[in-house]
Amino acid sequence: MVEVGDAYDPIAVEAKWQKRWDQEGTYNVDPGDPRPKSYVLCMYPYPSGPAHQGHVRNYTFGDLNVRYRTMKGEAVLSPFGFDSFGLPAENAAIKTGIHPRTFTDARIEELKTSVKSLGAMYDWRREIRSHDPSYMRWVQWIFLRFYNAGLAYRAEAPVNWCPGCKTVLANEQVLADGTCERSGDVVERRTLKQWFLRITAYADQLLDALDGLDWPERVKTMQRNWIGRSEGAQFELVVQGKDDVKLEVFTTRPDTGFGVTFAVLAPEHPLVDTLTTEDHREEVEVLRSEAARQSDLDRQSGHGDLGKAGAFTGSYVINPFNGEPVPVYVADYVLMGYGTGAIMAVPAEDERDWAFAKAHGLPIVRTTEPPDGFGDHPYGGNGRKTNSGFMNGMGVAEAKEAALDWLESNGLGERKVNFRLRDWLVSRQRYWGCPIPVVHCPSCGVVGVAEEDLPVLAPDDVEFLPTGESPLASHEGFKKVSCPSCSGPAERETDTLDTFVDSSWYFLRFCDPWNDQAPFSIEAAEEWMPVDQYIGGIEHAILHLLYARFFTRALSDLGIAPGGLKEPFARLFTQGMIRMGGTKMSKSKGNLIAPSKYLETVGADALRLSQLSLAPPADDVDWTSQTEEMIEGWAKWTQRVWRLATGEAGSGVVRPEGENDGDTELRRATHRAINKVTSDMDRWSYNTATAALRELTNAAYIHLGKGVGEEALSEAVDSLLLMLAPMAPHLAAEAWERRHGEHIHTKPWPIADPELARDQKVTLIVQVNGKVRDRIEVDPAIGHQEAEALALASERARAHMGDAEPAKVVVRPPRLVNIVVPAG
RNA sequence: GCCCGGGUGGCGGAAUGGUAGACGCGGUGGACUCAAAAUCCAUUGUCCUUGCGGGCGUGCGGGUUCGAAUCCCGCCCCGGGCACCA
Repeated sequence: MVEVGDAYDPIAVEAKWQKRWDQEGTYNVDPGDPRPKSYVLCMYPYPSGPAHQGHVRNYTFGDLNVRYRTMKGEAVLSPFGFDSFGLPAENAAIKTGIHPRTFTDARIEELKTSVKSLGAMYDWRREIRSHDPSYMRWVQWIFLRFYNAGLAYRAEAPVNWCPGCKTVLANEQVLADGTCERSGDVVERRTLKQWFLRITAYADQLLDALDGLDWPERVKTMQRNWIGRSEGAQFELVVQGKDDVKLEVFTTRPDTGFGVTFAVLAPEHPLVDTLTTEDHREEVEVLRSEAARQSDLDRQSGHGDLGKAGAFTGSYVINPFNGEPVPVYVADYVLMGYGTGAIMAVPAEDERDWAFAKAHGLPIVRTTEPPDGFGDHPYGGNGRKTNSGFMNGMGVAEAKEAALDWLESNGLGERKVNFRLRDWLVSRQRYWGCPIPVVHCPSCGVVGVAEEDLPVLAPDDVEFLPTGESPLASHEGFKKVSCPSCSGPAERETDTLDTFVDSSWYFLRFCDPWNDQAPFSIEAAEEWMPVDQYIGGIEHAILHLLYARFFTRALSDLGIAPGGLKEPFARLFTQGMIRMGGTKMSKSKGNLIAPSKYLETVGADALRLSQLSLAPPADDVDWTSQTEEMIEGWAKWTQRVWRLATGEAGSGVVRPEGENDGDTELRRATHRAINKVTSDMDRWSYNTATAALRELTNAAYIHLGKGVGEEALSEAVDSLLLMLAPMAPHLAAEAWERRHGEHIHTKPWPIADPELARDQKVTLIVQVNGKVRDRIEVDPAIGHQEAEALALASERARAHMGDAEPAKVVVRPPRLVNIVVPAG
């Protein structure tokens, strides 16, 4: 009978196995492993202290994949590291005076401890910390290679300055409403000399290669929109009376050329001064200073207003299509940063131009015939060309081609592809980041630090003050240096790199983290890359995932990574967020439910099972009081499994000679569960996989109550434990050890016997006019005629047929017969 | 405005053309117990009916089909992304 006191003790058992896995290096992998290789990776975290529920969810999915693949016979690379540069550590330093390194190392230890107590297994020998000099050295080395290859450059540019973070931001870090994604402050525009990485050189490749990636469609769409490719024509407009001045414009609608009734310059356009005549100078100046004063946010808030701000320059350009002069305006709805910063305006076929034309009383000429009764609106759709000279009568697509050919053959312009994507601004005026390894020499200009002098490390003796300048800029010892080229006095660059640079190649370093000759060897990268399964949050859909793709391509092209390696992540899974009360659960929202609360009571396995069962992995989860009750439920279930596994579940075991019907039923339940769980694991349907394990447990208990043979019961329990091993690894390991004295995690994943999984009988549904009227137990091999005869003989079905003869009988053996009788 | 998701019991969710609501949380009833906890069993969409049984039911309105949560058309609502990108 049940021994009181032998209840499953998750706390003791989990500690025991975590220690053992660690010591035995169960999940360490080395070069030359003969097993098929795979690489499973969770996005390395910023260390902000103990793990939160989002981490738990992430690492539960990751660990499940690692352990499942291991049981399937693969050598799985499963590394862990820390994205350990970043603003919070430096802000803490400004507030408390604690050095960012001290602060960060403490946070890393906290996170590492809680990750370990989750029972997630990693090859800790490969751990990476971005702020470790051995990692920084290669970040800087790669930066210099990029610089030498022209992929990193310095330029003066209007940049996004966040007054809260006291640094510039990449375009990707500015939200649609013009605020900083990190601090929420309204971003200002400043003009500074900054470092950029030439991601636009890869715009085409980054876009095209998306098609071949096994990624969520949603993420691919977001990247496509972000890259924003558009095809069209670029051509020159001659300024009337000033033959030497030409205005370049870009359009995706060259077919509308005859409908151009004005042209517009961005306020920052270099030709504004030249084109503005004296009598219009004042209004143009007013508009320009307004635009300059406004933040992006203000400028965008005018979007949609009918009154579009704009001023006439007094100049005219010639429309090359029809030779007519059209007025040139300056308006803030045209952006300097896209295309040429100037447009040909076609009000009839463009909403924005329409609004501007209406506001300023400019003519509107349709070049595409809208559908009948379309009304007084701009029409951007397809239709017959009209008022368009050589294009008249054509459709839009045909006319576009004709217009492009015409522009090119007359030497007026050319086909051109434009991207919305801009180069990646990587300079940050901060201390706690990787220093940009260059020196500014008054005679040699920008000179890269010599390879043997890497890494450039920031000094520790700096003052952390909220000045808006990197503490490095005021550290004379760091700043003053002799030029690596001419040995003359020079100044070190004091900006540091965006932390997204660190995270753009860490997955490559994981393949070969001990290498001190190169960031990683080609062989190691060839052995493990690409990552077979990458797992992380949707919030990185654009930033990190796009930068990492760019880095992989660039490193491959520079011969640093394998030539054939173009994409870092073959398969991506983006998990849902954990929300509470409608908002994302996070430290800044102050609504954290610390996982430690559960790890210290019900244990990691119950918490992991809850995360798996709560919702489909890709869905957002609302944390409610019910969630807590579900965790309790899983804790009870682990006890239920434990009793089953240790033979304490009941006294109903009988040992009859041979196999009886109950045994057959339980065996069928077992093999069906194996099929179900295996396919659910493969399609990331973990919530239904846990349900199938519950069902199998219930079946075992029911048969135990009725009396069941030892063999059938053992098969059920052993299969259950094997399938549980990737989900609740500690419970599975302990129970398996008790039963077999072996290590469960080196056992193979169970395979179902199709014969045993097969149904002995199935329920034949008898419908009359599509409504279920009877259920009959039949042999799965039942034939068409037999099924039909059985259904037509059904009393219950006949009762609903009246006197009518069946008009039709749909027979789908062995599951369904539908008898159709005429209405009435 | 445009582009993606999604809408199913009290709740989380299951079912991708064939028994709607698997599995769980919560509820109700029972067994065990001096009692409680734990455990085990049963029950739980809704309405009508003592019961047998029947009607209704997957956001709303149509359609296709022998048969629709599932496919098609039109709406409504919720979530996310993009948004003056020429």
